[in-house]
Amino acid sequence: MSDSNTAATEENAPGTPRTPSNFVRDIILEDLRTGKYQGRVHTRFPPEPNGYLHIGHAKSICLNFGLAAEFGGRTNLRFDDTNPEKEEQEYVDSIIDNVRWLGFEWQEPVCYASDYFDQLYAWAQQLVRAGKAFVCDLTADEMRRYRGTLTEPGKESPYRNRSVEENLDLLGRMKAGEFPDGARTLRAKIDMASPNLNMRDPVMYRILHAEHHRTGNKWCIYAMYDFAHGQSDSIEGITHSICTLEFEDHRPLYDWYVDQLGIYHPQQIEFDRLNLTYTLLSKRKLLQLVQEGHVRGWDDPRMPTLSGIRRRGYTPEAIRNFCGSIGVSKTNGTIELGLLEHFVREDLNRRALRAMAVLRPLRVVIDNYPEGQVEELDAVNHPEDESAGTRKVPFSKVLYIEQDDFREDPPKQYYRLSPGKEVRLRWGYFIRCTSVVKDANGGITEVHCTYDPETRGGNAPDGRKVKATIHWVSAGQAVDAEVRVYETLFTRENPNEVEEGQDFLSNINPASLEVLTGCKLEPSLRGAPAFGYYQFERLGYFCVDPDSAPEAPVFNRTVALRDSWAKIEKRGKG
RNA sequence: UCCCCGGUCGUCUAAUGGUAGGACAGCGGCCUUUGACGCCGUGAAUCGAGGUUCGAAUCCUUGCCGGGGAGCCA
Repeated sequence: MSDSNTAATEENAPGTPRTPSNFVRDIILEDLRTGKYQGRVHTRFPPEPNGYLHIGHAKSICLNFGLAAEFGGRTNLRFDDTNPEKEEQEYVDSIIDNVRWLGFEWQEPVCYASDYFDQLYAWAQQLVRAGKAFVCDLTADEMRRYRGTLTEPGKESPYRNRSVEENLDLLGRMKAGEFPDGARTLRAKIDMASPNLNMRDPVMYRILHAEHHRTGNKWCIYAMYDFAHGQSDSIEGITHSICTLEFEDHRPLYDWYVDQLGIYHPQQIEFDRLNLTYTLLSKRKLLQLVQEGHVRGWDDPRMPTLSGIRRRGYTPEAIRNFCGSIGVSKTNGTIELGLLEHFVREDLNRRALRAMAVLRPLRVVIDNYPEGQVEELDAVNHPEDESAGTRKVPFSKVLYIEQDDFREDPPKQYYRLSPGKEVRLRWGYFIRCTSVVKDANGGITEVHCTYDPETRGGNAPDGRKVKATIHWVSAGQAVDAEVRVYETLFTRENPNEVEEGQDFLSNINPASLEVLTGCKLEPSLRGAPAFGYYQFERLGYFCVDPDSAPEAPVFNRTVALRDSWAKIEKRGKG
């Protein structure tokens, strides 16, 4: 609907952020143009409270809330709580929390399919009276056999032609709790020969003597998803009911129920679910990882749950930017994890204050620096944001540097510290390595250097250059910390691709969590708040884990910085 | 075998009968008190075969490939 070529050109200009269109948005645009819903746009995000939300849900949340917001519409948060056996209040709470954290506001109040149980029941009676539904006594097993197969039509249930009176009576008694679980069902009377299995007299209600997290023991029959979802949309005046591709085959049934009931008819639109490399986005499998202890919980920073990636240090903005960039279509694709990491780096680069931390310390003694002297040097907090100011970092005779930043026998192109070579200590002095101290096994325990007092702050008055600037922490003032370094939870791009006889658990990455203790932080990091994020210079983005104690900080590595040296080195090794 | 939905650079996506474009990833370079960031450059695609058309990624036919579907789950 862009009004000119100019607009299109501007939108496509490199570097200009834009919300690309997509086919769902196009449908809404068209409906707005034709006045199909009198200009209304009302979407909904309908999770089942049977697990924690994950990054895949974030895509749906951003789509639903984003589209409504763009057109001045509303979005409901509705729990699809029609199966009390799997649903819990804990999940409701976490979902509400996660959606809010992501930065979206729903139309109050929070909705629940269970709010509509009475209405749904009345509608069921209406279909019975219309001769469109019947009580069936077939067992689950029998029903499966009667259903037919993908290639052969099914057979009609022997109970299909009960009278309206008998059906009404039986339905009432089902509701009254007269029958055990599974004894009977209420079924829609559609077409046992339909090529769409969902239309072969689908179950509307099943008997389930289970306590519901909201309605308690009021009900012992529960509507199936298909008999609840479309009507819930209808009740709420939803215009565009956006769901994932696997519900495509259910759309005819969705339409059938609202049409037979003669109620307001929203339109269901299906899009492709998010898949991410090295990541599992199946609630069932995520639950298994938690229950079997393969991870430390739903919010383990290795989990793709919103709670997990939040704890990992991802920001809502990064996730929203990612969701906005991946597009919406109907192709089954898999996004590379690297794209998500790109967006978190982009956001964190902009906002994270810089600090120095040494993860794998190597002691450095500066032989010509006065014993016992400590000076305070100025360090810039953010190289691209002057308003972030500066801080003081202590400097003294004994420091720690990263083990990776010293090589006794430096390979080609290695710029960092090695015997006889000079480097700059970030915001400090130039130092030159004079000797190496080793233990009995030949392991390097300490490096001795001299410093050039003229280079305070990092510049040489004589104009000489160094190839590298490395980070460091003064030993006497360092804060000890635990740092948790994460790799992907799975070793394969597709964790579901397994050897014969194995399951996805065989693809778990044994190195997905590395706990580093005795890491050395610059003192300004003392007392950093939980979830606070920083860039540890030259290493990556890190955030404070809630496991932290006042004198025992714990950091999570959110994502490493891009590392072109690692690439060069890897290439060299072939 | 039956029904539904898909197939555009390595990956995701745009082009809605009229120049196949962008992002990420890759590669090369510049810059640099982060081997970061940034900047510049570069390679890289319409599943196949027919047809309609002045013109096809787009429309038609057909084949191939991929995904989903036989819960009293959602």
